[in-house]
Amino acid sequence: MDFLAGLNTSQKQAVEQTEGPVMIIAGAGSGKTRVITYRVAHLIRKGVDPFNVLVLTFTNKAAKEMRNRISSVVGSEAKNIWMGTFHSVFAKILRVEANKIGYPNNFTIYDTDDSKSLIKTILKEMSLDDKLYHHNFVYGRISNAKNNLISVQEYQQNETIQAEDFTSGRGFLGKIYETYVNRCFKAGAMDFDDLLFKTNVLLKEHPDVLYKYQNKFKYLMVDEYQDTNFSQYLIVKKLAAIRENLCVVGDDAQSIYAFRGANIQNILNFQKDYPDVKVYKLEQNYRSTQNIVNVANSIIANNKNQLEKNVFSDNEIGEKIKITRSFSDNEEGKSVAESIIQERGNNNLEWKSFAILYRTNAQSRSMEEGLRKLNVPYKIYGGLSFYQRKEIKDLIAYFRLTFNPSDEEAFKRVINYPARGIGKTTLDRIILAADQNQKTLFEIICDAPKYLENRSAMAVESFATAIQSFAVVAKNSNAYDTALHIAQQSGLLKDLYSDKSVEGLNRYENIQELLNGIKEFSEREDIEERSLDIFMQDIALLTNDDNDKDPNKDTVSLMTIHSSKGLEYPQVYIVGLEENLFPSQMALNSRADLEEERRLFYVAITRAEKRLHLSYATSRFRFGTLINCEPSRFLDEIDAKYLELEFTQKAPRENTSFGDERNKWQSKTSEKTVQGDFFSKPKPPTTKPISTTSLLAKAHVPTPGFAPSDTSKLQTGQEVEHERFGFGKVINLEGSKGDIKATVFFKEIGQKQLLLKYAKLRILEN
DNA sequence: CACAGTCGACTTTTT
DNA sequence: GTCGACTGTG
Repeated sequence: MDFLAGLNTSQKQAVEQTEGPVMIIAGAGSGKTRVITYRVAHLIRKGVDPFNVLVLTFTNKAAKEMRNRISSVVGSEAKNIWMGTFHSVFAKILRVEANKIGYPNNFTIYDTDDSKSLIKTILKEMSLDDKLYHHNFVYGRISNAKNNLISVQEYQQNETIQAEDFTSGRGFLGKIYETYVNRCFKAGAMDFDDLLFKTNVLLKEHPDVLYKYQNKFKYLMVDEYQDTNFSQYLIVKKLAAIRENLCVVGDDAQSIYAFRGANIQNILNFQKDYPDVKVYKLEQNYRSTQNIVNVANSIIANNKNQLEKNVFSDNEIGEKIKITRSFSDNEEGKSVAESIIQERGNNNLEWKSFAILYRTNAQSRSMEEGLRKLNVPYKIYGGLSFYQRKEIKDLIAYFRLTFNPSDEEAFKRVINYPARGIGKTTLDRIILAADQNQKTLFEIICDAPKYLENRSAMAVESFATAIQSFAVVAKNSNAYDTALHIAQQSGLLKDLYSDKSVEGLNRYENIQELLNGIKEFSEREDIEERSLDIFMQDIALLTNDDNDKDPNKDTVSLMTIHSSKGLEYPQVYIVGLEENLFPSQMALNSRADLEEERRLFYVAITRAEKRLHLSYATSRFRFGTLINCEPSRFLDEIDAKYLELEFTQKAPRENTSFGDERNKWQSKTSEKTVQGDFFSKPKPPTTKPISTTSLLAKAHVPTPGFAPSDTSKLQTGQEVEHERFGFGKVINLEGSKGDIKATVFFKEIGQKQLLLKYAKLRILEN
């Protein structure tokens, strides 16, 4: 097994340098995963025990992929390597050591929803203005503090922070932070940031524990090091302190997580921390064509803050990058779907050779629609995870409460679901009593008559008894039996079963799926403990792809650019390249934010192996209304010589440079109102230009008593009225039942395509 | 206390 | 357009 043979010089050096601090600057597509895989394999072949190796990644997907790759080289020993996301690895350690920092071993992990819900509760209790103290803002502030290891005390004593909060009129943030932390502690809960923060506390306050893990993890590797925050940085630094066998791999050009506290300085400063570090640069891109690499380089050159490197490709020059313009988000979906079908036929590719990448999850919708209409099989990655669905969270909340009755968020979630006559007033009283008596919510309801009036006390006590009985069942049964018992006895299963709507059925099926998953778990033979609380442990850390049934299915992949990191596809479509979308409008305020968006674009481009397609629309639905869009500034940053332009409507094309095209065809204004403006799109020269009157046309005033008709039997030629677009005539209908697209010519604004299932149309009687 | 109806926000990105 | 949170009524 001579895996070293296939490596280039710097790859090989990076693999063989197993001792001491190592930094690998790995350009996109430069064989980074290969290097990490071989480096681990090399360590093991040299006789290092896999139990002494720790490999940290950022996403579950990356961890899974890495483990598979390593298994294929070193075999079953790969199981014994400590490998996972920062959060999952340290959650595992905290489960063992929790008592040392005052937490129960079976602590709950609060997900973002839980944290925000707790913040909302606290804000309400403190009667603070929920506009000024918006829960998202407060959450961000607390998260940021924790990621920078600023404790409550430090937060409250730090003059700069305090000044900042007072100037912005948010002087209570320190108090909120304090209350939030206390409440989490009381609930036996850690949020995502705590998993890292508390690990730091543990390692700091318990030198014996630190020493133990320093000796356990004799070799450490960190993937995507450019995405570490201070909290993660310090954990790694401490664990590696004795031997300094620390290898970090990263690419500053691909740092895209600053928004959640990642500090790009961690990679830029690595050489200062470890003066005798060996640095290896992997600059040859093996993934993409020269055109793709060149475009990526020309984009990233616009960023100021970066490490010097020269990524190049020796592959074929490849085809030019194609830019497509569409007139709406739906048309963009259609044109991408058509293009995929064509490219697949021309190049004899499988569906899974294609990926569609977008900036925001919301964009998946128009893509899906386009693909579905043309029967292109696809799979969406990310988005709402299975475990984040309401019904799943409800049932899991029962499980959580069973094993950890102190869990405040789980308590609030299910105390009156299914409805058992315990309303807001009662809940408020319970929370108040808990606060005044230094008790948990659950302790209050166990002793209900003392704090509540008779009727509520009874309801509440029988709830408490039920939960306690669940705990007894859990002790004596396997995971599946316990779960089923709880689902039935809580009334949740019955409640869902009685809902016969489509969504209700769906929810019921989801619960069944969860129960099936638990059943599989309780029948596994490769683990010792198969009780429900073990199953529950890391559930908050799981994401969608952990639920992936059939990963090798031949489908087109749809995902955000963030989740595409580390993946590669022969053909990649990057869609929605418009100002305010990509770059996001949230990122236009500072150079640092804009540079992060640009790195994000860089990541997206470098996912492509053979062919890259870029696309934008001149209008799209956002916030329920149609808005006009300008092409992204990033498109202007690409040298026109790498580009090939394609616009969906036939138009004169005397100019080839993109900039010219843009000026010519794109209205520079981006008005919020769309009336009449939707069709300020380029028209073939034969059509007369839109008149000024139509551009200035007032919004249509609907006929008094406007009510949408049943459009299921709509025919071509019928006259209709739309609430905003006015009167028009149906000139075409296409698509299958339940998903029909109508082309309507509106008197005032011209031709427009509408999906009947969404559009509200009144059919005019003749 | 439950329910229906109204109003506002929502779209960054992930653990 | 859609979802959740909030409000007022039964």
